[in-house]
Amino acid sequence: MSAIAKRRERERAQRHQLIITAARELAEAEGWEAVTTRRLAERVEYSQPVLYSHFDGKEAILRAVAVEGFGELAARLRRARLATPEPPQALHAVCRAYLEFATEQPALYQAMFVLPTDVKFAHAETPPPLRAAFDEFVSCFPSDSPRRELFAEVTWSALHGMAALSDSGRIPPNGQTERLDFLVAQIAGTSSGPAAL
Amino acid sequence: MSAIAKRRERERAQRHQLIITAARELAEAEGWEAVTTRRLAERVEYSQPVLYSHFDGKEAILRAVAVEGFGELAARLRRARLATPEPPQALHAVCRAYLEFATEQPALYQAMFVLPTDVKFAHAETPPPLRAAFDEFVSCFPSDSPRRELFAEVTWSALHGMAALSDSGRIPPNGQTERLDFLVAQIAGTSSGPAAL
DNA sequence: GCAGCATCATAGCAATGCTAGACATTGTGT
DNA sequence: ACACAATGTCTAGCATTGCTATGATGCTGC
Repeated sequence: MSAIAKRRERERAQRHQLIITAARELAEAEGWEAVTTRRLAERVEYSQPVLYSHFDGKEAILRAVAVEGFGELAARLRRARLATPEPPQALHAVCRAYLEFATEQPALYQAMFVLPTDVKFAHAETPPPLRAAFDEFVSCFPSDSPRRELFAEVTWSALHGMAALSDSGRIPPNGQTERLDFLVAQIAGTSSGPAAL
Repeated sequence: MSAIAKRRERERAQRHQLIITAARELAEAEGWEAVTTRRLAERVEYSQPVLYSHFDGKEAILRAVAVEGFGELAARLRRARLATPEPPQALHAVCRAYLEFATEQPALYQAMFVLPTDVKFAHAETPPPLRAAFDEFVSCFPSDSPRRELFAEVTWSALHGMAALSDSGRIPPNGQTERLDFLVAQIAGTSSGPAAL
């Protein structure tokens, strides 16, 4: 490949990322309903068709934003878990990190977990960052338990419920920490469950 | 008011309900993105402007569908709770009823809890059926506990997470009953929580 | 039976996602 | 160095969306 072709590819990749970032920022600033192809094109200082040379449509842009978010979420959960090696506190830290992520970047969180998507979860073509994020929850439970995945699913579901209902104004956003504390206490602390965590 | 005026009001109320039902059925059959004002108008065999003489816009129709759903959900949860008087089983029954409601009528559930809405939750102008549904969860916990509302919030959040993630294909729909069993076991069965439920 | 009014539909607006074609600008071969 | 090809970009437009102003229709009340 010639040098100029490489340069063009670089520029193209840059623009690709620029579009994703612009969509994300615009959504975070004014909500996803404000992210139209025209406004997005104006923001990246190109015309609309350029968007379609990079993505298969608005849906695909959304997917790209979501996948980027999966990577960041996985990294964040991992950091939280490794920073607190004691298992019970680790679970608590990971859950808190999850909720912080959701509240600090609500639009990104919506793209990942609320808006309709074609991204495959728990599937062969699942984006690795997504699987990695989920595995952080799994890692909070004893490795000898055959029901680790179940525990992780329920924990994740509960957190998602809290995040989603809070963000959409369906439960008061204030009580989040109390709810979090209660949740992990219940998940971590009973003999019928992941005992002696 | 004259008799004919009464008749017209009756017809008007009928049409009002007809629109709500049509929107709900159409959404249940093809998803909310297929519910356009034109298709809805065609389905009720009126022209579009008629919709706007009944509702302030598409959003308002959605709200009406959601409120109708709140009533049905509250009734369903109530039946489930009263059918099983023992407290621990009652919680389990109510939670199962909630998940069944969500899976049997996914579009209705979305209108109530996923789609953006202006409906006020935990507020003065909260629709009574919604408050009633939430109270069914509260009633599953001992009346002397000052943290009943917290327990109910977390339980509801967890259930919503399971329902939402399952419906959008983000967790496999199969394990729902196992997740449900685990969840209520954890919520109901620890000394740090609603002990001896 | 006729004036007046409420009711409804036709037609149209701005904005949306998306695409076809013209237009440059850039790179290539002689 | 110059004409030609190819790549990339924009202008203009289509169909569809939510919503509304205007005009036709039919019923009500005198």
